[in-house]
Amino acid sequence: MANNLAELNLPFADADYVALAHFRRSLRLFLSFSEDAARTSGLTPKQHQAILAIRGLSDETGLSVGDLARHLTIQPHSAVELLNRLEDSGLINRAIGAADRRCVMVTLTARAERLLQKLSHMHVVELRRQAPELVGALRQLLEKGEPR
Amino acid sequence: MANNLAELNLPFADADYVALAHFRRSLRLFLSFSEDAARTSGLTPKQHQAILAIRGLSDETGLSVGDLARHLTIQPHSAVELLNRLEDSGLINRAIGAADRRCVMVTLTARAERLLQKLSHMHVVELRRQAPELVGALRQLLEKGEPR
DNA sequence: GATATTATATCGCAGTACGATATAATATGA
DNA sequence: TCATATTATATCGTACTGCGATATAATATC
Repeated sequence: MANNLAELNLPFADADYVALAHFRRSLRLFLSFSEDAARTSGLTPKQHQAILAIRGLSDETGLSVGDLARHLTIQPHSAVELLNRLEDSGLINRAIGAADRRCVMVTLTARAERLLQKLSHMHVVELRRQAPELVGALRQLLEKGEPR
Repeated sequence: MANNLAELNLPFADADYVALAHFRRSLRLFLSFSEDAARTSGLTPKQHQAILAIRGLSDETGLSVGDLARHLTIQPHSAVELLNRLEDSGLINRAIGAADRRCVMVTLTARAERLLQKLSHMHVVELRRQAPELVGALRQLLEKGEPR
């Protein structure tokens, strides 16, 4: 009854682990670049991702804490803690929701907007550079054992 | 003299932030899957990445602490701490290097090998599912403002 | 054989995210 | 209407991560 997935394609060969490690390294190199870029701007990596999400997903009233949590795939109370640190650093503002007063709507400060603009440009430039390697590593990994 | 990159393509339009946020969400969804899979196997996400690297990069003597750190793009002393927790959990063994006794060579225990095999299979299956979305989001982001 | 370099390790710290729990606002049902 | 359930945000304690600063041991260099 239990579908033992482990026996369909296994065991992995050495080359499969190499391909998987290589793909994860490509991902890691992009994420490392991103983390360094954020830190150089005085942000932690997660603060950068939160600011990007707020900028990309807000409507005119801002973004709710819960919507941010869902976008970042973290628990609501983890988003609260991230926002506490962002507020302490003067990067976001909170406001009680006009329609539903349970909701807290978050908006970016001008300083956050400036930092995000610079970081976003750097990321697009770097992604243009790294994308071929990343997509290549992914193809390499998936082309073996393609389902018929 | 300083090449002011910030003024070549800026300011970003709303749509550019949306595209960047969408690409990061695709990445995040894969990483979330990976983190959950690791935790369900009783590993932390970084422990899983370390084990994959050891499996993928070792020669017959194992992998040195420094090589692991370089692969994961973390500092050597951060790799040491990660390996301490892995050793405490019975997932790796350390041995003094035969050629250079400064080096500590790391190998996987049988239990780590079993966990990695299961996780690796799950990851290939999931990547096959998520790859189109991920590559699509990346193309969407990069196709605007392509350098002539 | 003194000194520099390389490799690993330890300590204190901050950020992250979790589980458990709490509080406030809104929705639902008798 | 009013008790109860649900939703949204927040707080507390804990573990993992990775950094800077620093230490120790082994090897290389002069």
